[in-house]
Amino acid sequence: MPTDRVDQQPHDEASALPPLAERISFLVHRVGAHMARISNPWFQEAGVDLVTSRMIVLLAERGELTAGEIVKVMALPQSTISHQLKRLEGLGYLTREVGSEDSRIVIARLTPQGIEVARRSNALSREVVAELVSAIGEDDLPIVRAALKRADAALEAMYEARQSTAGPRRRNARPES
Amino acid sequence: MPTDRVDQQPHDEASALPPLAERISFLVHRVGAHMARISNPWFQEAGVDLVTSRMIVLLAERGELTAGEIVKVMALPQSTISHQLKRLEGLGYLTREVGSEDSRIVIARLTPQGIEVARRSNALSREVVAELVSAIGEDDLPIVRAALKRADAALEAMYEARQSTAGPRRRNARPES
DNA sequence: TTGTGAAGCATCGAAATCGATACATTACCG
DNA sequence: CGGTAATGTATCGATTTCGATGCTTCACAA
Repeated sequence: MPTDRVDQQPHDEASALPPLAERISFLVHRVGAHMARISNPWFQEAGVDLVTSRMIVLLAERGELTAGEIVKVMALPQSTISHQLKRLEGLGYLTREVGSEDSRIVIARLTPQGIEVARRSNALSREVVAELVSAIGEDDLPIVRAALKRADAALEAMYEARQSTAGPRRRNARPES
Repeated sequence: MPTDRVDQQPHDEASALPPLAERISFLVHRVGAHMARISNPWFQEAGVDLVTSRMIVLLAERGELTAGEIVKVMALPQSTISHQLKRLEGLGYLTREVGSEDSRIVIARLTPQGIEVARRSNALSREVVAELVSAIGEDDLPIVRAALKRADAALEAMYEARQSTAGPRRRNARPES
């Protein structure tokens, strides 16, 4: 007999919670974990992984991007993106140039080697996306894509709402005198 | 003018690849990243994060699980799960017991404190899932859930297929004499 | 113009993650 | 029975990630 169930119908709370394996949140986790497991060995020789390959593909599409713009698109911590940009520069896949108008910003741009990595990344992405599309099916694909976009926007808003509330201490404030 | 496009219609390859932000794979990444950003500060005081909270919720549902079973469900590297189980035991959230029939296996079971963490994890999960459900909409929800399950299964199969091919060197083989 | 705060990125230290491999136990097969 | 492979976890070393904080540059008001 299992120890205790913590997921059963709440007495008078807002909504029931399905078991973990049925939750959209957990399914997203599983799909993401599979993508990482499939991609990382593939990219290993190039010195990139799933996250950095996405940064490179992004740069290949957009031409040039500031570090902050990459942070927004990737939705990862700024320090993580900063580290990876430096690393990818060291690998020769991109250049970092200080902005001429505003010298605080850093503009990233792919090198020819970086463009080649983007090509190879998209080759694997094609395989993965093909699996996803065939599993989801042509009929449901637009529904799922649109639903994920709405979910993305909703969680982004939820994140930003939590940033403002409950921790509004300013970033660079000295101890209040 | 952007440097070069690497994602345009391939000449005679299998399928076109939408821009990064339109790919199911990338949307899954974004949703997962948002969940991590929202959850991790919330759990900080309890010493858990999004991944470990899922392990705990899983144990709360199933009662007891071997390390290997947790690895299968979480789809993360075995070494990662092993580390986290040891850490969670140190935090007093679960116990690890060596199997009596087969003394290779380790059986994890939540302590009362672990059950309490599961409860609090599900409280946050309820909020996140509520956002997701309202963003996806009641109508599309079953479609999306089923589609993600099929995607999960397809990528799991893709991963396992790549494990067998192209690297079938046995794990514990001594240099072949 | 001169502060004063904000914006943008880099860096720091602690911790988590990963792949590879070691270790211990069980299964199988002659 | 013995030995070889397979199974299940733990551990190792290198790298990555994260949150917090530092540093530089810009915006803007008095």
